[in-house]
Amino acid sequence: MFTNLKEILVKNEISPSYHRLKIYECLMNNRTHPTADMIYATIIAHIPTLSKTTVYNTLKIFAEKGLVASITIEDNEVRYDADVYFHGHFKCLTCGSLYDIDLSQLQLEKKLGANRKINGHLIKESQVYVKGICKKCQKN
Amino acid sequence: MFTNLKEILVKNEISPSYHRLKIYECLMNNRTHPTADMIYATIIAHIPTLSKTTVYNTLKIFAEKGLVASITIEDNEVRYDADVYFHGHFKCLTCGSLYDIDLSQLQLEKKLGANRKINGHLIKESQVYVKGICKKCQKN
DNA sequence: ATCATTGCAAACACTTTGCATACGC
DNA sequence: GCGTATGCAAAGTGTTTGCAATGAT
Repeated sequence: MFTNLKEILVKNEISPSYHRLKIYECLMNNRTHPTADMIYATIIAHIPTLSKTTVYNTLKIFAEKGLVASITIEDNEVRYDADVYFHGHFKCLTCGSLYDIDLSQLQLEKKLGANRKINGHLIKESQVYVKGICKKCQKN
Repeated sequence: MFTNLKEILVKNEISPSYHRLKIYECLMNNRTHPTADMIYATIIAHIPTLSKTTVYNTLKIFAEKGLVASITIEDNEVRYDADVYFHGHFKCLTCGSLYDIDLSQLQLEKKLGANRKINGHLIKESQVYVKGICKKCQKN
């Protein structure tokens, strides 16, 4: 499959600098939902002058433009996903890996309790949240 | 409604010190899903010697014992909920308030897209995650 | 007297910011 | 040459840790 990453950036109103392309490419090739730091570690081998600041800033721009989704599961790290279609995530408490999960497999009305399984992964805890503008703030 | 908070702590294997009782009481009376800092700010008026460290440590103990749920939505704050029954949360991007939402109202199979509403709150983005032990780690 | 709880200050880790430099059109 | 992208170092922030002091039984 060939997609012109440069074009995607341009379509999203992001000027396609070399660094930005590399960061986006890294996210597209590496579907492990990496943190800014992981992306930095991957690319630094190819671009030794790369700064962590650039990675942070670039990911922020990508997320603002809707090019990537930022995923908050732990309070001390943000992970990034090039797949912006709505889906769930499973994080392993042992190895820290982050897997995609298909939400149609979840029956959220029932208590999504501990010790059930999904895709073979053992569930310990779950969380659903929505962000937006609350009733009160819409009026103001 | 009268519940003996002290007994609840003891049942959860937490020795019921004065500070711990106050912190738990604060969470029970104040269903706004406060952060450690908010709890600290509330209680410091009654216990001027209270330390933030104690609040952090106590909440950590509560969460470990399953007495309260810790909620991670933003990467820079953990919020606490005395209601450990599984439910969703809505966070207002404008005022920062955190509301409970009934998950049966969410139709997660469909794209939980922007500009829908739930309980009158306008949805901008959503997230579902599960934590546990992944397939690979179960084998090891 | 002993053991658990508390609290201060310092350490931590991820992220953001200010500002100077370098790059590209 | 001008405007944007980059990068360094420092600041910021919520949280954790080390360790001494305090408190309870």
